[in-house]
Amino acid sequence: MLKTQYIRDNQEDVLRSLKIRNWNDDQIGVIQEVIDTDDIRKKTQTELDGLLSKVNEISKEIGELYKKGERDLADSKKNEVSSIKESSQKLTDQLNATKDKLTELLLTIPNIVHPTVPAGKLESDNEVHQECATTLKELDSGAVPHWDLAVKYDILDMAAGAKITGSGFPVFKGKGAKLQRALIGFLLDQVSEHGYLEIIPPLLVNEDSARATGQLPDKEGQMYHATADNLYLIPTAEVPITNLYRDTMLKESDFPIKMAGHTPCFRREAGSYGADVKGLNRVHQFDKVEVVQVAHPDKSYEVLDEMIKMVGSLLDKLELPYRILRLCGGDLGFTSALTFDFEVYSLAQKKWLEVSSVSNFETFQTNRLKCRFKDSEGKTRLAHSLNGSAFGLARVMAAILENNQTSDGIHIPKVLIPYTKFDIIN
RNA sequence: GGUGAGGUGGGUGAGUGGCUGAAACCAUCAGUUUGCUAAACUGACGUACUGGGAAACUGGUACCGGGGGUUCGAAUCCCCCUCUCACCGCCA
Repeated sequence: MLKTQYIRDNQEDVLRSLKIRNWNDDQIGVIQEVIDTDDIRKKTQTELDGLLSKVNEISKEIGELYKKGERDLADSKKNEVSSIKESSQKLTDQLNATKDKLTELLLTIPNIVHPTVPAGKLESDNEVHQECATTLKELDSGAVPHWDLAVKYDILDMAAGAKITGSGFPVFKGKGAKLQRALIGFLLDQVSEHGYLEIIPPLLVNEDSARATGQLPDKEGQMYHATADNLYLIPTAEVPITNLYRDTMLKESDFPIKMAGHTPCFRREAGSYGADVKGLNRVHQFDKVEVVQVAHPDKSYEVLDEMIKMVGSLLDKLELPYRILRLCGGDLGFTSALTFDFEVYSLAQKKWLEVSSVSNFETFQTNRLKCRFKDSEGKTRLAHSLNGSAFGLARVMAAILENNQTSDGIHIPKVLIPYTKFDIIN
């Protein structure tokens, strides 16, 4: 959530930003509405504070008068206060209503976009930030997509998952399950080496947490909701891990804060249909290793670069061909200022699969989180938050299975063999 | 699920209606002094909103888990919720 003061001070940036996000003039009107509402809020608050100040003052006098025994005078003062209270009550109600309205408006406003975010509406408008560095090899003529490999080698059973739960809940079996576990182990070891603190967080979060990282109210319908206890199944480890820093006051020396965790992720994916949802391409439950950083605001873009480098190096180690996209305004998430997507090329499906998204949220999350620090001058400032996936494992699995298939079987990438303890699925 | 005890500033913790935005201690920062690593002393030290001021600064309001109530006045009294801890029960 943006601060009202920020919007007031940086109106032009905000408007430009919303245009990059393809808001029309009508929608952009919300900015003026915010400012008008805030004007009312300020005016009301000032007025109310004046009344309350008077009440406090008179109350003190009454105390003194009672001590001196001047009861009559005290009682008349009481009446005076009572009449002030009537009008102050009205103002309080008015102020609260105005504040609520302001918050409601602010919640509809997405993050400011970074100056380098390209204009555009569709995925196809995303800018290629880094082309695929490896030449794509050719698969044998009998190569098939992973959903066929799944059946051939009996490593993944989508139908069984559909029976137990519903479509989009994969069941991994045998070497498929082991490969998944190997990936988790490998990735956690790798990010630990890069200095990330390993975390195993809860898989359900409360409303406050979902709100603080921006899933609520923006993505209400996309999360599984356990209504009996009003808890949400996490759509990403970003939610519980970033929330570790909700309501915190940090010191400058605490930075950089680097955390990583593996969790299953649950997404309703309401409204997704078509070829994209086949096999592991889009599922309701998948495993992911997520990295999160809470950074000094002056350093957050360096941190973003560092995260991109790390994610790229991991894909190199897994021998997967990938490219990096800079998301355009239309594809950029509500809470993000700048996002880079990593896409791995599936040789069998002949398409790019998104396996990682690395973003800088600047202060958008930390404002809601109230994650602040004291800078060297002793001033309180909001920290920046960033995160990236390394990786969404469903699609990485798909790509590994598909790209490494030969007539002998599926070869396991070298780095994973110590984890799988086998080198081929056949 | 039941019973009991609690949630106070960065931390520990005092505080049962006005003198408390909040003692004391610790931590942190600045300074003084003795001076190798260290100690002693002095001072500063919450957050948010808001008025005035170019600024330094200064006035006001709110906040002692959250919400509501009683009262001229509430951290302090009452109600509801929530979280933590302990014990019991139930269960993986």
